[in-house]
Amino acid sequence: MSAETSLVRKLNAFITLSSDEVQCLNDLQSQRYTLKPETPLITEGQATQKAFLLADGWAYNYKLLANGRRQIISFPISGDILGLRSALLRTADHSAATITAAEVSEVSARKLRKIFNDLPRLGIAIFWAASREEAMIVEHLVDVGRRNALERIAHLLLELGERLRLIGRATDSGFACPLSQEFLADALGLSLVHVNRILRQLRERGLITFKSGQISIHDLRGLTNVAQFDSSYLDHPTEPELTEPRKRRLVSPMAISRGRPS
Amino acid sequence: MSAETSLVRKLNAFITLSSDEVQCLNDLQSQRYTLKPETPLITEGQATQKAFLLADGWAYNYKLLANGRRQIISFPISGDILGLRSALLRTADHSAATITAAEVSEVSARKLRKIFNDLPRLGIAIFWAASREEAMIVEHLVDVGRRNALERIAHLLLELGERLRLIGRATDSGFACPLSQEFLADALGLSLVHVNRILRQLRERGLITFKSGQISIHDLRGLTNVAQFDSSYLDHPTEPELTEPRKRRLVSPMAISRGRPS
DNA sequence: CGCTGGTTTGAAGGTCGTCAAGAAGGGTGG
DNA sequence: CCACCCTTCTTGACGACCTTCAAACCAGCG
Repeated sequence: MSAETSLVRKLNAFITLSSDEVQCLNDLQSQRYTLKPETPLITEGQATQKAFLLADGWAYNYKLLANGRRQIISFPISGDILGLRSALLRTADHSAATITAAEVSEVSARKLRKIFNDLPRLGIAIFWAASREEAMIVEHLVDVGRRNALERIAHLLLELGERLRLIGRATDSGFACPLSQEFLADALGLSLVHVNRILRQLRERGLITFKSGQISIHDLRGLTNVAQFDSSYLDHPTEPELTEPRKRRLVSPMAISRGRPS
Repeated sequence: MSAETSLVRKLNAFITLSSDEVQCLNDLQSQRYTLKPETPLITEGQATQKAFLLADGWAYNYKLLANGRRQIISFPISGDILGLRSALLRTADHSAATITAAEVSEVSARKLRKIFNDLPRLGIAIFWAASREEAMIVEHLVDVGRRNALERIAHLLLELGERLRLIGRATDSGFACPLSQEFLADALGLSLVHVNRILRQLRERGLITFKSGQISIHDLRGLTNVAQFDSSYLDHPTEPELTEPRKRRLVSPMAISRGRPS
């Protein structure tokens, strides 16, 4: 699983890249370096003006509040672009750091502009990747705003699984996951303690187990059901179904209860 | 307050547009039409492949869950672009509709691609606008994930005020706000009833009153304090301060309590 | 072998949701 | 002009989900 393949393959899912464009992406990743776990990449408020291509490893985007609370925005993995949003803003709107050891290369805002200028098709592909990331953040917002803890955790794990599956690092039966329960908590707007309790519940229901960095999925169907997971927001090519538009219930029947969907 | 000025002025805050580029933006908005309140613009799952320029009025982006719950993603206002993200994805990842009567013009994905091709600088400016919108969604995620109801509502109102101020529709003492309490609830991940209670609390504290579509801000300083509002994520040009990076408290002192910060 | 970071579990309490019902506004028609 | 209806707002009571506090447990490691 070479690094360029990850990014190139991802963008190829949007448009077939020309050899020039592939060349450009490879050039961008020619100067890679390896980072230790928990290495800061971006700091909120600073004017770094650059993005990172994550060739290997896990990272996280986050924001800190004045009172010390933390909200994790997303978990970039191999093949993802990191800090694209902040590169264009005057000052970074969020922070980022590695989780595991990671292999990255830098892309300055200047170089980004050059790509948009010289290879507009590639520019659009990058825009697509950014839109896809935004769609993930939006789904994350739905998670935190309108799903209970059980649904939230199930949903996050399914999304991670789906994304990892695309780069060959997950199967339907599980994947390696370096996240501590505190990471999950800060991503999902929950407390560490509650995450732990819900993980137990998922285990007791025979859906998954999460032990020593390994997520094992025992009942994918059941898990998908709990989370009401629908991966179409990830915009993967192999999704033929156009679903019916949902309808909003105006009066609120008991079924809408936030309680566990039995 | 003509419509083109809104969008042109906004993008001009990023780079000074050439006459060609301004011309292009004006062309995009030459075919406008007026929509009634609550008119659907985008439907999740459909392959509309187009975006809308909102020349006047309020709209909202949202997602519905299978059980009828609704999460509002953002509130586009005059000068904002709507559905840019979905235009590039194969199928729309969210829905959108007007709130008030609104004046809009359409931009097909094809036309978008053409802009990126012919006027790359304008393409980057649009990318910047999309990044700015994403930054707002990220802050929204922080709201819902790590702020209590009081902070959440205060923060949303301050953001709306700041954005409206930029287009001359708000002052430090208030603005016209067409949102019902149900809209606020669905945006903030709260129940209608709780929003009502918190609004009362904000009133009783002498911070704001919200009556007949008008937000009156009585104590901007106090409100900003409650919300810990820092507008730099909006990337407005007039923000000189580079703040110190925040630090995370590793042990959790009482001060971190989610309760009201007294 | 003690230390450290992560996990697990219990008990108590608070924020927020649900249910229910009444009040307040705005528009329409008699 | 007033009765009527609708939507939106408002308030109370009760309970549930989730947080906080506290402490024990476990694994890896110097």
